[in-house]
Amino acid sequence: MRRAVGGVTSDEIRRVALDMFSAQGYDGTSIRDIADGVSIRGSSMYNHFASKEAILWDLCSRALDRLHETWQEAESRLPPSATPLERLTAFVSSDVRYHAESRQEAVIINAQLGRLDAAHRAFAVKRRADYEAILTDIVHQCVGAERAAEPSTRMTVYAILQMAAAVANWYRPDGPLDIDQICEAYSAMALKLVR
Amino acid sequence: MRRAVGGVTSDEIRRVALDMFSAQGYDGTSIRDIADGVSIRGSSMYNHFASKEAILWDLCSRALDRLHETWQEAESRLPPSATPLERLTAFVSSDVRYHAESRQEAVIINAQLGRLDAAHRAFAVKRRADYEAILTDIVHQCVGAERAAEPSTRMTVYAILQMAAAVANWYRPDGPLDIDQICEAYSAMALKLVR
DNA sequence: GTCTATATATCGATAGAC
DNA sequence: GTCTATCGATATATAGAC
Repeated sequence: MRRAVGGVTSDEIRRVALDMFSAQGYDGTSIRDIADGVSIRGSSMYNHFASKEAILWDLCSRALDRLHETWQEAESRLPPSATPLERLTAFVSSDVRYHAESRQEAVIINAQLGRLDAAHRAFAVKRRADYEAILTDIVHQCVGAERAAEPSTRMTVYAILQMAAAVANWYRPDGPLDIDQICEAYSAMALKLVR
Repeated sequence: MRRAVGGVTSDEIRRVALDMFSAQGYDGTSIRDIADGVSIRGSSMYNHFASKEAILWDLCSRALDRLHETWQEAESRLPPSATPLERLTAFVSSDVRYHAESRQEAVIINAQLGRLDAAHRAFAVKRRADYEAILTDIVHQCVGAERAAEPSTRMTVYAILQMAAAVANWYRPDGPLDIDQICEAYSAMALKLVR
């Protein structure tokens, strides 16, 4: 980790906090743990972030931004003529790619949103609901208006999101499966689920 | 909550610890929090459990037992002539039922195993792997020897387990969906995934 | 921006009276 | 089995010197 002359950078702190929050959880990580990781004292952390919760919010906020951006970029590469099934494939590929490439971020937004303060948590939950709504819309287009109203369709949306989110829990960059292969497998599974 | 004459029971403590660990996490719950929940002082907790970790281990151990038992009972109701697809349906129904009916237990074994000490954690991870192996075997029978070796088959097993485990995160007993309906929907999805 | 020192609170756990 | 009292460690956060 490079260090700017004159002191630790906020990005270095983000990097270490990401490692520790994703591995040990927010409650299992202390300000001093993070400070040790960037070789400063705990009190010096407050020159970079106002509180421990502010660090978590910084990470969660950026992670949710990146999750949305990942889909927006994938969507922008789709032709306007893309069918609902093609859109579903693109969405699931994008979602799985995010959860594999940014697995530590993903672990945090999967499991640590509950440690945010009330206002931040409400914001994050809303932002995640917006993301869920994108897939819900796509799935509704895939199954048609009649089946869209069925309870099982909502469960299908949950199932797709959750099986893809869990990729962050088992994927390892040095593992036997590469990301393209995983995206393809999960997209194929999602297609089966909407038929 | 009833109280035996002479003092709090270990079952009352288990009940409160289950509520709190599942809602706030292990690190987010103190011994005193649990003690408050059963109206005794923190120090009196040590007449019931040797340590905070012992409470978590008690809950995890029992939860994993119940998860296995739920499947064993379901399996015992299957006729010997049951086909692989019937076995898959029964397994997913059993798994989803456990995650809905015992959602607090399930939340803990989904998210808090990492807070166990090393020996207990190893035991729990092994026990969960054994459970996963049961489904792996069933899925292999469903797809045949050739496809059983493909990486996508392993991902299918992960996907089924994870979409079902996540039921514990959203199911509410007073919600609009009843458990039988959910079991049926998830079984149907699992069948689609192995085709 | 980092440091030492400290405030204040809480943590898991123990000792010993009743 | 529960209590009061307490230990020793650690938590987040602040004050002020450099």
